[in-house]
Amino acid sequence: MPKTTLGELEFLVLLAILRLGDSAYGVPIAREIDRRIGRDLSRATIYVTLQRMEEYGLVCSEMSEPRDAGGGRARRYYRVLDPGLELARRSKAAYSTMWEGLAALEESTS
Amino acid sequence: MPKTTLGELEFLVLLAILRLGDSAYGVPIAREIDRRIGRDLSRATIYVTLQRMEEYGLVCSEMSEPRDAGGGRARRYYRVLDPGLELARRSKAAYSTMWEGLAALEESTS
DNA sequence: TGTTAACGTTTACAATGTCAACAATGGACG
DNA sequence: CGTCCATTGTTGACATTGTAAACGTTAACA
Repeated sequence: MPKTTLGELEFLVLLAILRLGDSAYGVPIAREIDRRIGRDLSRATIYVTLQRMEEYGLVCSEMSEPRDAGGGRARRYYRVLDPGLELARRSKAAYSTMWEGLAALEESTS
Repeated sequence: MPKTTLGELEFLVLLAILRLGDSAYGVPIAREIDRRIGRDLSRATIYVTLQRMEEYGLVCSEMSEPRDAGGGRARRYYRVLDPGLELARRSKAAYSTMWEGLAALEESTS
């Protein structure tokens, strides 16, 4: 049975990959999520989520050539596949539809 | 440690309660989610989620007087509390921020 | 050669999502 | 009355997703 919904974190990670385009690998994905919405997740969290999404066919990955300026391990770059994109669209539509017109969410008290 | 994020379903249920206002109990909550976004969840799913959210202090509930037109068991009505509202606002802001400006999500291929 | 920096992977567990099956309550109706 | 039906809530159990500590890999550079 194929996936029909995205978990909360899955959605965020997918969006981060889309934002990053060509430079989407673990570290920048985590950084993007932290920068944008202040959610500081461990690398492991990101990687495990990426691995699962790859199993589901939502994204695919490719190792970079081991040689990167400054040394360090090879990077695993991710791209969003069509099923992933479709699910992301549906999630966005679902949330938008559910909060559409809800005045209670407009302002913040904090 | 208080909750800082909402799960995907928790968020949807919270939004449904806000939409329903005074008439927010299990059955209409499930119906609202199904009507709006085509997600058909069992009553049990909704109730368990509501119970957990009540434990976290995100919502509160009150049983209706047992007498309702047409018989049946008493209803448990829900309201969203301040912490729940605050979290809902944050979730909305987080998703919006993450998908803001992403052209890939504008149109659907299906 | 061993330290350090930048990555990825494994393992394990906590939190959330999900439903089948069951229980409660009262109306209809013979 | 007792049985069936409609409406709602609850329990118990399990699948999926969220999360990080600890560990492995690679290469520059002291």
